[in-house]
Amino acid sequence: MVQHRPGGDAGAPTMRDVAARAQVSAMTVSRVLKDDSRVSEATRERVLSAVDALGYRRNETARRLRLGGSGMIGLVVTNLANPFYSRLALGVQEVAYEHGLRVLLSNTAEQVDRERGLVEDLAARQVDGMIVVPAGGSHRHLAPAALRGMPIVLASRPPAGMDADCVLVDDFDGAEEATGRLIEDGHRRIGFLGNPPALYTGAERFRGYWAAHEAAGLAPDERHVRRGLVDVPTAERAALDLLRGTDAPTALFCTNNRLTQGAIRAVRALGVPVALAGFDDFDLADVLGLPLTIVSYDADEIGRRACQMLIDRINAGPGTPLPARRTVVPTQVIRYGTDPR
Amino acid sequence: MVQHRPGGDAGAPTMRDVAARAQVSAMTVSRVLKDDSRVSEATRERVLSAVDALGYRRNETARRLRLGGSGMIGLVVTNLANPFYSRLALGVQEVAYEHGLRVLLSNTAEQVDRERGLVEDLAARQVDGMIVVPAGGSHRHLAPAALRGMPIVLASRPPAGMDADCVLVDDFDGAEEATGRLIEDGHRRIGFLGNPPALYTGAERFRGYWAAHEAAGLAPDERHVRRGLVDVPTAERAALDLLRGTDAPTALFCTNNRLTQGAIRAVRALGVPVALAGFDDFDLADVLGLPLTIVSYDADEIGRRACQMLIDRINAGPGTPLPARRTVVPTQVIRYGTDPR
DNA sequence: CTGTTAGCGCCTTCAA
DNA sequence: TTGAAGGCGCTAACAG
Repeated sequence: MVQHRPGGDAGAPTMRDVAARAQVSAMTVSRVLKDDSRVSEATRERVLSAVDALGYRRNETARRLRLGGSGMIGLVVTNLANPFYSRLALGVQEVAYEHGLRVLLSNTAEQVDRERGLVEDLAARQVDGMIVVPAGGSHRHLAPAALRGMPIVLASRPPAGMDADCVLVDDFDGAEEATGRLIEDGHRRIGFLGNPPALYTGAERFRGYWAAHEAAGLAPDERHVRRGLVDVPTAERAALDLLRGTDAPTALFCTNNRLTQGAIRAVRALGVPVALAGFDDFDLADVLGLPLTIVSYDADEIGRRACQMLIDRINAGPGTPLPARRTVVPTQVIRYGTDPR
Repeated sequence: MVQHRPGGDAGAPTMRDVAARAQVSAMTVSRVLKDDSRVSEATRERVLSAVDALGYRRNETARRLRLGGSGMIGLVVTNLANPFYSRLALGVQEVAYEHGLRVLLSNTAEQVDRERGLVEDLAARQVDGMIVVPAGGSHRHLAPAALRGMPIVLASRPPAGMDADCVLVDDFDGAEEATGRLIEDGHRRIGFLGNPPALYTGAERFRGYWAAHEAAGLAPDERHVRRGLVDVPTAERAALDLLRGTDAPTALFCTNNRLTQGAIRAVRALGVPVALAGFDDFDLADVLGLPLTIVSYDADEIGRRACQMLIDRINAGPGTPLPARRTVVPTQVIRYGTDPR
């Protein structure tokens, strides 16, 4: 814990100090700082030079206490080390900054109780609203009731057991299209490396994978499906396992960047000509020299839309219960190394 | 701008409400919430159940106004889209969270005036301190005087024209060692792809590159030095240019991940056996099948150290002007694909 | 155009 | 163990 009382601004001048020096009331100083027009040019200048002389800086904490709110929004992500979420955070930043809002950022490391605590703390800090990438299955602590109507937008995963604004990726479509491409290429045994099905993205992407097969009059071989994978090593092992088995798949579909990486390692290790498809574009995908079908989407855009949606909700005011809105960011399929060297 | 007054907590219960319901004074509620021992068990329980019944949540803004400070630290980075800075941010988060501090994150996009404004705003918001990756050459607006003694730690780039705590990477050593390895491998024409020399990292890494040559009794060929590169395309062009020239280098040293990427593209495009070395490890570096010498370091650790340093400074209090400290995070050289398939 | 009053919600100080 | 008073720094509402 921080022990001493923070003293960076100890003894900092207040509005009264400025007022005294400029020989006006604190109210006048307040007006000048707010660009209130009803101040004579003469006093305005006197005030500003007093501000300058004292190095005065308005105390936002006090101001916000008086006005309500905080001029901040909360952003809670599950894993900032994942480029996906840092890009999302950047998108949120951008829009927030344009609107004069600051971003209070927290990382949950996928721990629901930590998320609960952070959200609670954000509310206590009077954030004007928050954007959350929900960690667990239950989102009850994010419900409007729990937050007393504080505006909230969920990103990347939809609300479960509650109603709220959210911004999603077109998980189903992306998975279906990418899998479809593999089928068009003639693949008939396409393995599936998936994250936990309890996660929305996991379930949707699996649905897409399945639907692509059905649309082609095919059925995936359940033995080629591995779900619940969480990182590169587990994905690599699963991929090795699939590729070494009998009737090994000729292609693999992976539901996220870490799983794709694991699959790449496996394919490289075995030196077999297996086609890979997966979510999330990554640097140097094109120079790997592997046949790679990537489902790409704009992570910044998710952040930007979430933030805009949040601001709309904030501006609507508490009296206007807009129905919950949902927006879906499209995916785009990119093909690399179809002409492998 | 946000138009309506934030109303998430409009009409939220206050301490007085809780007090009334529990039939005690607001002071007693405050004591209970603070775990003050001098409250009888009976009243404590009555208060807590009133808190529960009303869904009361202490208003941190008001609390902080009274106490001073904010329980927040500011973090200002240049580019959150760069994994380096998002990892740094994650490290800061971790330590801050352990100490009950929240992180107010901003992105400057390398714009000094934006940095100035953000820092000013953080100060106005009474942050307990801030960690800044300074964007430009001049850091005068970050000087203790400008911030009235607010604790500040610079990360990744040292203070210029002022004195302040900072956490750096061992840029010189890393560059020297990696370049040295190339020389040991027998390379005598090693090209240099560098970021702007005005940046500290750019200058230091160039020094290291040069020093490695001198240590081996060699001198780099100035014609093989390209500096001021800022992104993948510029680096790629520079690399192509060097590799197509007469007496083309047999190896290239790159000062950061983007430049290394550009070099990789160039090498792949030309299909020439050029060894590459560069700062910043990246995913799949090992499966590229290229001879790659990487200077790696723990970006999270920079964030953790910076945050710890900041907290120390905060705890020291304004009365204790510790001398500015500087800590250097070590680098580690990793070799990939020295046995290319 | 400018000032006075009052209070945002909380906590420190002092008194009971 | 509890409460009353006062004020952190600022600004809305109302004078003048």
